[in-house]
Amino acid sequence: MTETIERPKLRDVVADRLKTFILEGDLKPGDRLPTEAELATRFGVSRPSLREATKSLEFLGIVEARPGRGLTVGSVNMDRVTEYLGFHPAMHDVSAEELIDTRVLIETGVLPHVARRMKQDESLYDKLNAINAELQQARSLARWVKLDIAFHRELICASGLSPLMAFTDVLAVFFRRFRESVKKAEWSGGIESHQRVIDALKAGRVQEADRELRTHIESHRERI
Amino acid sequence: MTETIERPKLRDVVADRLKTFILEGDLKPGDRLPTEAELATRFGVSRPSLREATKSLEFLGIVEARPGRGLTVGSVNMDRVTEYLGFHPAMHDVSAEELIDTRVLIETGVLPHVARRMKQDESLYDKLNAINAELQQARSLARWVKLDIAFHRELICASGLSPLMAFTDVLAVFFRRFRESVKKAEWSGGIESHQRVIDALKAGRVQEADRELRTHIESHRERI
DNA sequence: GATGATTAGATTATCTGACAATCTTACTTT
DNA sequence: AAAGTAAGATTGTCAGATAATCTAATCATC
Repeated sequence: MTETIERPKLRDVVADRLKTFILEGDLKPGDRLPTEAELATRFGVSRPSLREATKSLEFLGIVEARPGRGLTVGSVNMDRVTEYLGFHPAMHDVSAEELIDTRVLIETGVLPHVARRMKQDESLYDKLNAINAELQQARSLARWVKLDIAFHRELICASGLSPLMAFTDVLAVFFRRFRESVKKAEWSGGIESHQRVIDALKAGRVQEADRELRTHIESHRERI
Repeated sequence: MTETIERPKLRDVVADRLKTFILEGDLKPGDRLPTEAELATRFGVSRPSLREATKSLEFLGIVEARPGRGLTVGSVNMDRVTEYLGFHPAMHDVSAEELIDTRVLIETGVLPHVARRMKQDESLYDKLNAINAELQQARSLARWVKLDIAFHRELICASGLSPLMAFTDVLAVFFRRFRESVKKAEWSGGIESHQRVIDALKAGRVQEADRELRTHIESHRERI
């Protein structure tokens, strides 16, 4: 039995040491770190190896690097992680049913928040309205799909719940194939549906918007 | 106003192209990728630059690399993400309000699905019950946090909407700090709350479960 | 003396090239 | 035919060099 001992990758060791370095120094976002060269000699590795470690951390926003300035402790934003969420084990082989149900859940769940914020900010309605107006003039399927995604994205955005934004983008990738199966005749129905949703929201009739949006999204169910 | 145009980092572009390469090729975990050298020439960058991109992705588990074998597709390693995002002081960037609202939205939105599936599958209730029973015997805060996360995760899982699972895992990382501020005296209240939720679900009283879960999650709001 | 422009230094970004470590595969030998 | 072996392929790591960019000090001008 040849125990294939997983030789610890150099950059993983470096990443871990850098983590403890930040922890033990009690460093806060914005604090400066030693330069790449100094860290490399301190950890006893070459600069490329050190860079592979720092770049991994930078990918998550844990550290930031700017030329001429050096390395600093960064601010984490979850966008980076959620952007690559499509590679989560749970995302493999997602059925169409699940996708539709998930979208209904999120988009209808967002409606009360949107309605509440709309009362204080007129521009939210205007934005959605503008997209829908453009949608009416769409001639190609590609443009229609693009604008339709933009509309629903803006709807989530209007809720102010930023974590959902990134997630929706992931979902959109998987959902695209359904949109592309939409026939031209069905466009107008979708646009009218959009309009009823945002008008109901503006008037504060959340339940009505909920019903309308639900049937709108679920109309995809027939096409599979 | 000095327009600091963020010049897109080369490795970020490469990472993104690699992501779309995997997505468009519909590659599954375990599938082989081209070699580093080939990818480098294909993307028009040097090998070190390409490596900084692949190593960033490898850090998340999205790709795996082994000498002599090459690059293969992986899936997101949540433990790794938790380990490095969980410690970071900059987690406070995502507002607590948004996190709580998002969790309420998703977990309450899931309840009708859970109730429906529970009717056809008793084991869903049993699983949740088992976790809650363990929760009662938790002695350390660390164990309590772990089990509490497991409970809410299982709740989402019971809905059968796997896309939400992926998202919840990420959210859990950011929510951890709230759980860790829970006092021991409050454990029991949480456990009873869990129990009322799943009992209501089993009985098909979705609205009651909704109310209960909503106040349960929103109880975190006071602690900030 | 204060202010603005310029320049020098520091630091990361990227590349070229090389060698070591390790796994896969095909070949050779029994 | 099976097992051991060697060659090839691929990632891991390193050294060194140049470009791009930011910071800070210096200098000229008013």
